[in-house]
Amino acid sequence: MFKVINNLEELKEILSDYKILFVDTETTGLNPRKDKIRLVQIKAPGVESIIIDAFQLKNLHVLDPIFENKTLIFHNAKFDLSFLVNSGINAVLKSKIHDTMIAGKVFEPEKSHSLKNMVKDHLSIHLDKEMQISNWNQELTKEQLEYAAKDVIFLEKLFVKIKNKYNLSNLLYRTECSIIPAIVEAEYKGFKIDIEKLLVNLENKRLKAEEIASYLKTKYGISYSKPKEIASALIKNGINLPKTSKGNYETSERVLKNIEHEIAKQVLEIRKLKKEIDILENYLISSDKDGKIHPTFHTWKTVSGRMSCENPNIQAVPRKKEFRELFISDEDKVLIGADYPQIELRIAAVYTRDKNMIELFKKGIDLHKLIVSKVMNIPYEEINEELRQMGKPVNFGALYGMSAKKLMEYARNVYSVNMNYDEARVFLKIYKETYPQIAQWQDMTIRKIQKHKKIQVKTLLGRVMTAERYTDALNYPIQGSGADLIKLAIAYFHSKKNKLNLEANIVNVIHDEIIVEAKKETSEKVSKLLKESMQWAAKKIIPEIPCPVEVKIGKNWQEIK
DNA sequence: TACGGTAGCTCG
DNA sequence: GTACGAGCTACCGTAC
Repeated sequence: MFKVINNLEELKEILSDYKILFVDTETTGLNPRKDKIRLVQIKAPGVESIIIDAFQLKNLHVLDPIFENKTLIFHNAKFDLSFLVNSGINAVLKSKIHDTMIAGKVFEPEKSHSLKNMVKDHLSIHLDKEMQISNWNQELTKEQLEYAAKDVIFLEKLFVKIKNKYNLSNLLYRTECSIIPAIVEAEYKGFKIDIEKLLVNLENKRLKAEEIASYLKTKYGISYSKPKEIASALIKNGINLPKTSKGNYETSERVLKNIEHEIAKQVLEIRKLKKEIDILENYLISSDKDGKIHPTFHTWKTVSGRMSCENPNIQAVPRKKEFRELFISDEDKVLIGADYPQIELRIAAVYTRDKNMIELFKKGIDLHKLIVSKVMNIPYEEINEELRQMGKPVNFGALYGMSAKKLMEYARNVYSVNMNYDEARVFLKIYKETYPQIAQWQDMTIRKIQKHKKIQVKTLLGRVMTAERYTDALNYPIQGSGADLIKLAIAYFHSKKNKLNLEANIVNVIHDEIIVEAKKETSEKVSKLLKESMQWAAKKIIPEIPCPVEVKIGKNWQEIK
């Protein structure tokens, strides 16, 4: 059933004739930066599987040649690729990837996508996974080796089945597979942090927080972190507080915001500072010996198909200078940032085939400015950047089904525009008249969901998801098509830069923005390629309208925002 | 004291 | 009749 081989020459000899390899790994844990590979199982089509005991090799880097110029097939490729790359096997970053788990997610989104369940569904075979959690650190038993061999044997069988059943040249499937090496590379290489500056910013904030804390302590005898003390101090000063369901006085942000008293203001200020200190401390703790942050990106975790990021989440770095300037390029390198302006509106225009919106985009009209000028009744030309920023949520709100009531509250809170309920309704009416096909799409969706309770919606690349709420049914396909778009761009960029042998890698992806780190000498080339990638992707997804891409080069994230 | 849910903040 | 997707933390109530 299998052979254990640890001799490199022998491995090369056996595998050199094959272009396709099925690959699996057994590891001592789940963290590719901490845990180790124990076994690498490789199976070429139609032959006996091979097991390599990684503990018998000094350096796994020697395995690099075996993987060069191959198509690699995995189940959950990101996991195995991360381990392989962290073990020094860099060739896999250039490999063409297939992933049976991704195939499951793309072609059978409603089903379970574990290897065990997919093998059961497609091959009617029960795969025993008990060994998965056995100890892979000690001397291995026969059972463990057999288990390891089985996984890669059934991986091949599963892949053959899937290949016969589905079209694996499907663009969505190909894209999802192709971005995996790019994302593994982003995690592996990391995003450099200016630790010195971080420490200075942190110290400043700590001093400020300390100052406020001792002020509150000496003047009012209260501790900022104790809601009970804050409440009684406020009451002593003649301020009424609402009560929580349990009967305690409420000192939440919502309540304190509306209180005109020093205590409330200082407590809010110190809470904000504490939060910012927390974020900075988090970056510090997360940063590695190399001064870099290595977050975890997920490419398929969200309903809409968007990527997400954790430990830490560098998709939600505050826009303030004191945070963005901390994310820097390595020595002799630069950061290149590129983004799609107003992407979700462009997608909505194409998705709903709204003639007016498409026309406006063709003419280069800024829809955020336009909407603000309509809400506030100010000429389009007089809308400055600050006013324009306020237009974003209104455009998105109206697009995704915001009610007149919400719009009214929104206009009051954010614009200080007093709009009564009827005026808000009129505004939404104007919106619908301006964009009739958007309105039609919204009406059709609400009818469908009322009739069927839940409906399936589809992105422009054919990603399918189920919505039970009207608002989800409007949002998912647009947000999801945006995900399709950026993923296409990532895939194109990664493969092209490998072909051109450009030393550059993605360091962050923020939904409509890609940040790349590149050698100074090649920065012009790389930024051109990045722009080309994103425009190529836009041409595929929304060919009907122009889709500009804004590219900037700088030493830190602040400079390229 | 530990855990789970929620509100509120960050980003898009 | 409903504006959406994430991650992270402080806070609050509950269980032990």
